[in-house]
Amino acid sequence: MLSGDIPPNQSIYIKNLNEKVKKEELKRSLYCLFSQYGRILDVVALKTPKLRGQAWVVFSEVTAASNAVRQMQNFPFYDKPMRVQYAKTKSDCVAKADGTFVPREKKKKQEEKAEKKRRAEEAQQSGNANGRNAETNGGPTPPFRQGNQGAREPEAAPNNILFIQNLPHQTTSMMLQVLFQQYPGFREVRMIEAKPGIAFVEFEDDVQSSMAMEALQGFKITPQNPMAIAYAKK
DNA sequence: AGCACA
Repeated sequence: MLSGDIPPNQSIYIKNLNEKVKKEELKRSLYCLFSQYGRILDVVALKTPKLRGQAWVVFSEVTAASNAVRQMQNFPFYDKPMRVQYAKTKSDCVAKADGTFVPREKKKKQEEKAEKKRRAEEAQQSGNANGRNAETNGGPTPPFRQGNQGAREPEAAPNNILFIQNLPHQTTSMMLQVLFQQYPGFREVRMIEAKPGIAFVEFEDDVQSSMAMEALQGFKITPQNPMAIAYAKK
């Protein structure tokens, strides 16, 4: 078996990641990329010397993880082919959910201090960056219509260039590239520094741009940001 | 290459 002798796990382990990408962006991009396979419970990435260049994506279902392991093998992600395997152990967030979680004790004293502090603040709301809300991002959702309802733009004619709106301001062109390059004919992403929240994505022709638009319409980079994709005006 | 949960 190509994936080695690691048994299936709802968590996947990804390595050969580009170490220059900042942790938060990395997690967000992984979330974007892998949420097409199913609900994601957590994304873990650390930049410690031992752990940089690696990440874990925790799915709610083993089948989602299996598809991700098979289909995302060697996917060019920030210019490096990712290596995807099942994780070797159960993720903490899963153990917490099924009641088997036992805090580990192997750590040094300084780390324990941080942990007890965290414990003290446990009274507050749960949910992490990508976690709970992932269920609203099981896949692309219907076209996004909101905001300036009264003055709706007429639908632009098909174009090989797409116009993307409603992006979170932290979105980078690399993040969009990760998403759009999965579709044939992808050429490039263009963003404008002075105009956060929007982007242009170019394909070779308007059939290919249409396929990508169809696939990613309403895609949520964050739960509050379903993408609104239209053809760019000529 | 490197399997953790700041």
